[in-house]
Amino acid sequence: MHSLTDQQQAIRDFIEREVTAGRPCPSQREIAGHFGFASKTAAACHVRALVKKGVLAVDAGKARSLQLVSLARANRRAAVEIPLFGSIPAGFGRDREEEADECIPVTIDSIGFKPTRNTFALRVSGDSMMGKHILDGDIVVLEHGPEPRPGQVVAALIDRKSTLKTFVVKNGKPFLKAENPKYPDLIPSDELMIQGVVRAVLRRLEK
Amino acid sequence: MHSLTDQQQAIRDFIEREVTAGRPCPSQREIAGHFGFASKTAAACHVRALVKKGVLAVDAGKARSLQLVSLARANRRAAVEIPLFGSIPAGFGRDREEEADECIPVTIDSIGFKPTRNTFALRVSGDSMMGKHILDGDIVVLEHGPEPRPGQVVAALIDRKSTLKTFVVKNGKPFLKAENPKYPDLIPSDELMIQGVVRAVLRRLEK
DNA sequence: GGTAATACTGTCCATTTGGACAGTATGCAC
DNA sequence: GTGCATACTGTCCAAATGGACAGTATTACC
Repeated sequence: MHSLTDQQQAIRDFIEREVTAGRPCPSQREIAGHFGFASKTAAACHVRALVKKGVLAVDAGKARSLQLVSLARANRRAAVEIPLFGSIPAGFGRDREEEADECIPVTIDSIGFKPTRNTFALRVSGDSMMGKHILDGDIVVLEHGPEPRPGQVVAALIDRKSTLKTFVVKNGKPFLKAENPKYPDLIPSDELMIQGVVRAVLRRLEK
Repeated sequence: MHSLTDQQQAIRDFIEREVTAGRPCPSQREIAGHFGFASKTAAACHVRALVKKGVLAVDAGKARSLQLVSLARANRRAAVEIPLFGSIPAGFGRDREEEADECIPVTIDSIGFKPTRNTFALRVSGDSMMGKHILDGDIVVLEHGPEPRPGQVVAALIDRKSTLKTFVVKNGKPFLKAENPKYPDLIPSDELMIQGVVRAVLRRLEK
């Protein structure tokens, strides 16, 4: 693979900036204008070189049809928005997303699985799960629906507030083990509504 | 906000499919062609309605300049690929990305800051940082360059292997505090190459 | 010295494209 | 009935656009 010249790299970067910013793909004349070329042929020539080197694709004859090859790959790993709740609401209707405080975009690769409609995120407050190395301020990504397996961390609804608990089985019976001293240590799991199973943890550290 | 008609929704979806697939934004005539309209004015009319309803933006006069408003928001949160190393190499040259084991796409929101060229990820092995609630298998996102502040977790190069340590200041002198019993507790920080400061933690839990 | 790639200027042209306008038909609210 | 949004067909046009071609200069490589 040939490497790009500085000028070619600059033009590639310009196209990437425009496209990733959500603006329409620049035309040859717009590229020339941005770089101060008097002739648009200069831009066309560079575009041709970028196509030849495989970093750019063009639909011949189509206006604004430049497609960055590396970006096309990134698109396949597109971010999916999942709703982030401060606390989980009781119902799980279709209006779920609108009830969310906000949405966080995650990529499939970063959480290790493809989010579904039953995927949501929860902002952790308090040190209730420090024993499981989940800290105050962390964001946990959960999946609603699947039966938890022993040892997994789940979100349960207590007093209209969701709390993280560890799912355990004792004497063949399922319990929720509270890691928070404010709640009893073991709660029969069928007395509580389990909202979801924790599938990923996201921690942002201070700058 | 007016809701979209079925036809308008279909046209919006078509534009979204094309754009997210990495293909150039469809022209009015291409939209008409896809839906079997004999006249491209039909497409233009729908586009105008979508703009009026606020779901679509157009740069007047520019070819293929349709921009989905919801997508523009997602684009600002676009995924950025950051290199993920099993172990950090000694140098930080331009070939950094090629030396990486793989890349993980992350979104700005999910790690809380915009990744730069000095951002990289590291797969944690061992329980050396369990005291800091960073576990075996976690992925830490680091930034190379900035001076660490006391209490922050840094990656340091020891025996050509990078290890996570806590940056502390004792008696006015900077030290790296090892949370791993295999290494001495305090190491003068200037004896080691600090590769980066941990800025985010990513944990994928088993299914 | 010759060849090729890069890096432009400048011009001409066919095609693509968006915009405007005229017209038809349907359904819905008032 | 009137007005309005929707949902089209069909036509004309000016501007935007990509493509091809002619030409110049520089640099690197053989």
